[in-house]
Amino acid sequence: MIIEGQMIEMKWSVLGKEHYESKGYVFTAYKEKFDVEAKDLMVNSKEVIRYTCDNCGVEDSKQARNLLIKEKHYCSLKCRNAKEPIKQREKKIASPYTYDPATKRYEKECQNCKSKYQVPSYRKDISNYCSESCRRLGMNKQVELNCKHCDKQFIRGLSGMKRNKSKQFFCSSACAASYKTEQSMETKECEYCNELFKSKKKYKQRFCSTKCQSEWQSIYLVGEKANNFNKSLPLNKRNTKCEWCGNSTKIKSPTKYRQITEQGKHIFCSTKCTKQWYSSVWSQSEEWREASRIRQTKFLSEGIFDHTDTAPQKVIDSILTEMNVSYINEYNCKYFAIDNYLIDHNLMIEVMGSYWHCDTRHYNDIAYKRQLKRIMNDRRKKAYIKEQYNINILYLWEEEIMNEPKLCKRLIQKYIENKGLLDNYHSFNFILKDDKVSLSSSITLPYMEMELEIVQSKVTERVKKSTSQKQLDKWITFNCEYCGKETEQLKVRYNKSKTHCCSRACSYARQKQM
DNA sequence: GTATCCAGTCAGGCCAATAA
DNA sequence: TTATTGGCCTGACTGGATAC
Repeated sequence: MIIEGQMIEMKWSVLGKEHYESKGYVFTAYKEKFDVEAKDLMVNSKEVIRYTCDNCGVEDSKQARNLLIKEKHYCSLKCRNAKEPIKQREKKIASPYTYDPATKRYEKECQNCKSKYQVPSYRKDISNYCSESCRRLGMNKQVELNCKHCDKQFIRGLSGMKRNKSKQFFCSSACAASYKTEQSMETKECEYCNELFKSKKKYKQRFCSTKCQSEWQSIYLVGEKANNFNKSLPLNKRNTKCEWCGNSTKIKSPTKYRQITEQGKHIFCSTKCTKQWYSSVWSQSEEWREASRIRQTKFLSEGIFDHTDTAPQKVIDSILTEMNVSYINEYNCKYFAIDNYLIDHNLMIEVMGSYWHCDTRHYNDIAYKRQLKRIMNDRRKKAYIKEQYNINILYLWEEEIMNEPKLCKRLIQKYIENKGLLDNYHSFNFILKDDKVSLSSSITLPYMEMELEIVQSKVTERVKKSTSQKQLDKWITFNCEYCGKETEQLKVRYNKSKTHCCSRACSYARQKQM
């Protein structure tokens, strides 16, 4: 008897899904584990389950496939026979034989060596071999057969041959599988191109290829006949007109219909009409311009645009051209590039975009990684140029360039006239009065000229986190034992020291206190 | 008791189908 | 490509039944 309550852990698979669902198990997902009661396993399962002998009661285990097909289970043949005496077995039908009156014996043909031999009457029905050696040979691998699939001759053990229910023999498992596959296939005629093709008998395949199927479908399964035609939107509601050319067109789905009627979306008969309407009507509207501005800002912040040929840069280029000053764009200084190098005067101008260089007037903190990167680069560039070329760069900011190009022009003039010497080098610190530039009363300091500590304090936590290379798991946070300030320290160093303070001063003070 | 036969048992191994 | 499961074939082996 199979021991009740045994739960076997199985995984959902295609092969067993139907079986287990029929037993009441709820399918979750393929490969997901679930518990199956031993008695519910598939009859061919190789899972090992426990049982008790129906004769002696001894507990043992066997593969499910050897237990599930029987009602009674025994630990040995002895136990089985004790409980169920073996019935008289059917006599095996022997091969044809003839009676020899001279010897009063029957003549038979040995199933192994094919030689003739004689047996007494009581053995005429059951004897198959002329000798024990022939019986052994005949019983074991001595039967020549032809493979059902490849027709190759092969040897098969007789016991195995006799137990073969299908009576189809194969030289190998591969041949058996190939034969099975071939038998499951049939030749069909494609309903579209009439070509013959092979398909499994159980499949309802009607076409030789997906190409034929789609072509057939494009002819016979369109409109209301289409497989995915949604009847909730009748044909009369689908018929409409193109908003650009006025030609009749059809709405393909209820979703599209809702977009047009409820969300005010536009409908066109072709891509050509869509493009014409877009360029002539939509792109000229104020609504589009507003959306476009938002989009451009977004692209700039995401770094999608190349910003070397920007509008402010073009303005400065045109001013320099107008002033008849020869210059080089993107002048190469080995490690850095300068926006405008004034050839005849050996001076340099940088065009500063509000976003990229983080104009302090617009950005109270440094909220983007690329802004911080640019600020640090500006600092290095300024120092490098001063050291290597002894030039003070003139920084013209986007706001002045776009709103006060005249101020920029006068500032450039002053920069050239003074041979690169100014009281300040940032355009936002100058005002234009009576067509003359003068230093503003209030001086603004750009991030690139602030103390590093101040710059760091302006960086948002998000940017700090993304730029930090610190391996957080190697650090520990603690409160200073003297002043109580929250401090971070490498775990290695923390574990080495007896006292934990935020600074040397605190550490010294604490030691003194003790 | 011996010789012979054979049904039944058990487990190894290959393959197909399928999901991930 | 790999892992898993079920389906199927197979050989080796066991031990009861039977005739002599």
